[in-house]
Amino acid sequence: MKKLLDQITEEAAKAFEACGYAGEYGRVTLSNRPDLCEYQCNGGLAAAKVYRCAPIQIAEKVVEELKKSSVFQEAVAVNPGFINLKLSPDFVQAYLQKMAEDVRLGCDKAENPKTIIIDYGGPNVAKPLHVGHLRSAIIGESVKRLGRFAGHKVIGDIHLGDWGLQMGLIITELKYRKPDLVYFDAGYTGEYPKEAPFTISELEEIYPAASTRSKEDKAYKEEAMEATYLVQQGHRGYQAVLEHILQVSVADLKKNYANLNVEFDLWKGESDAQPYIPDLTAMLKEKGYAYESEGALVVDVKEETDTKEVPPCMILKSDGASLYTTTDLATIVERMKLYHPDEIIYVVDKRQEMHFVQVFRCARKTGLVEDDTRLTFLGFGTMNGKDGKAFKTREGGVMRLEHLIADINEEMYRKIADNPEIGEDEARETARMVGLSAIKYGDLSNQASKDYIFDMERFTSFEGNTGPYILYTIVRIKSILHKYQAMGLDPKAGRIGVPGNETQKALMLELAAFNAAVENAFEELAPHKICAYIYELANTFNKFYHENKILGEENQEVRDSLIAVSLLTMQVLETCIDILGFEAPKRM
RNA sequence: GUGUUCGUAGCUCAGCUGGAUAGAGCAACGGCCUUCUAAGCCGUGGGUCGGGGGUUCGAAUCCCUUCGAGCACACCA
Repeated sequence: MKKLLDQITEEAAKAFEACGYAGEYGRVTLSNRPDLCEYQCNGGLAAAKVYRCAPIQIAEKVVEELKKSSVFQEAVAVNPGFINLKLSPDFVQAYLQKMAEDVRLGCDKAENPKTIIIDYGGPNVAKPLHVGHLRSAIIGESVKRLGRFAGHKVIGDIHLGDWGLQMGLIITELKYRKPDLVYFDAGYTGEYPKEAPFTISELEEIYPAASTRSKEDKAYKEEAMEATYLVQQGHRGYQAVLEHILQVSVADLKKNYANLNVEFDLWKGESDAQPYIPDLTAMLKEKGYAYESEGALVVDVKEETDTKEVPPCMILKSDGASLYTTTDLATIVERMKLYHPDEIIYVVDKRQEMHFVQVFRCARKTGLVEDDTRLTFLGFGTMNGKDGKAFKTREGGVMRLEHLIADINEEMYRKIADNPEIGEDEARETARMVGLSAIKYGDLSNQASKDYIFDMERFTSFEGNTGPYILYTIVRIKSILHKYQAMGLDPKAGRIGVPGNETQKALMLELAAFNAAVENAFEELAPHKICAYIYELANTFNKFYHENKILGEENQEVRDSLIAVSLLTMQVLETCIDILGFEAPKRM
């Protein structure tokens, strides 16, 4: 369905052309003076220079043409050359009715669906999830859903951190603690047990212990490096331990991500890319891309337009071991081979930008990706505490994600339990939903690339531009629709009528902007634009709600129209929060 | 040091492909519940858009410069 602004712009372009001006000047935008008009066109000002003519004269000529169109109720030329527009109620009604009848609420599906891989989450299998993992999960999930809603084939890949020294550390520590395990028996040739020799709690404790010890104990660290090397070489027993770590950790991660409404299609990790490394390095050497520098194998990725020095991309360390960059390149090789993506989006901490610049350039230069495959870095800022520094617990430690979620849920529960109509179980479930909306909306309403302040008090206070406010608005609508149904009527039966007053028209115009908002948010990979849109929509609805008695409306046709508009508002809001990755309860 | 991002109300943030009087929320103050959920609505106060210069009919937005903050700069991930 054509976007409202495009449709109006088309009308304006026709008018400009009819007056002998280029149609491109007909671009119409939302009014920034709502007291004067609904939409505005500034083309007269821009055209004045080219046609050597006073802007107001152009505007006046064009307005004469616009007045002939049935789209507008009002078109006025204003000094110095603005064109102020108001839409005709009939046009608005027709647009909204068409939108309401469309299962996709006016949003077209992508004509040429692309295959897009989103790399997000990126948890470390050795460590519990902490707040640092929150942003990648929340933003990545939303971008994934946005892409899917736009009609693309989007594959979410968690890209586990399951490789490198951390694995060696765990193996070493385990060997110290339980030396009798068969995994450490070099002579053992039988099958290894299916059950892991540790629980998730033990695992969570083993890694920090090993990490601390390795910093103090040199011999210990060397042992861990040796173990790392051996796993990479395919040591049977160590490989089996690695499997166990993955198995225990992934089960726990799945539970935690499920609590966040975050779902991955692929649970691949850095280890999955390892088999591609030998061929990759061989190719880079053979084709002459890679050369030796200070003992390491590197590929130059400098470009003439660089404003600063971009260091070469390191493929192998001087000791011959692979590293972060190698794994990421090999992952690209694997993804190209298995999925042929048109685009890969990395939702990663923005501090890693330089690394990805190197990886992307190297991949492109050496032909690992096709020319039309896009590699996108979606870097996000840090989640800070109220003091503006990295978010910490009161004691100064790293806050575990589970605890953060539990704290918020508890706070929500206290508020919801105030409502005597809601029982214990429903209150718990509602608290979970509202709490999740608070966390996610709090994050997503900020621009991803910027740092933001996670203020527990503000997020749980439920006022203003928050997730709970959005949910509250949805719940309000649900309540009305529920009562309407209780009257034996079907909310889906009514037709949307012509707006009867300003608040009705304002709500309808806001609804009509839905498809443009979603499209724009996807183009810019910017979930915060969805937040901004639904916040406006919720505000507009609440004004409408206050000014119009919906169920009490005596004229049946008008009442059914108000119900139809409310229903549409609810559908749009629910579609949007689904894209953001949370949902609304029945009541709250 | 080099590069990069950012600096908008007391606080947290929008707005930035140049357009009319720079917007929200929180906090402060004042109204609105016998009537569809007051987690709401209406209103008041609060700004040298870090400073300076430039381009333009017109700049928070583009360019230059300066101050301040964060971040990154090949053998970690």
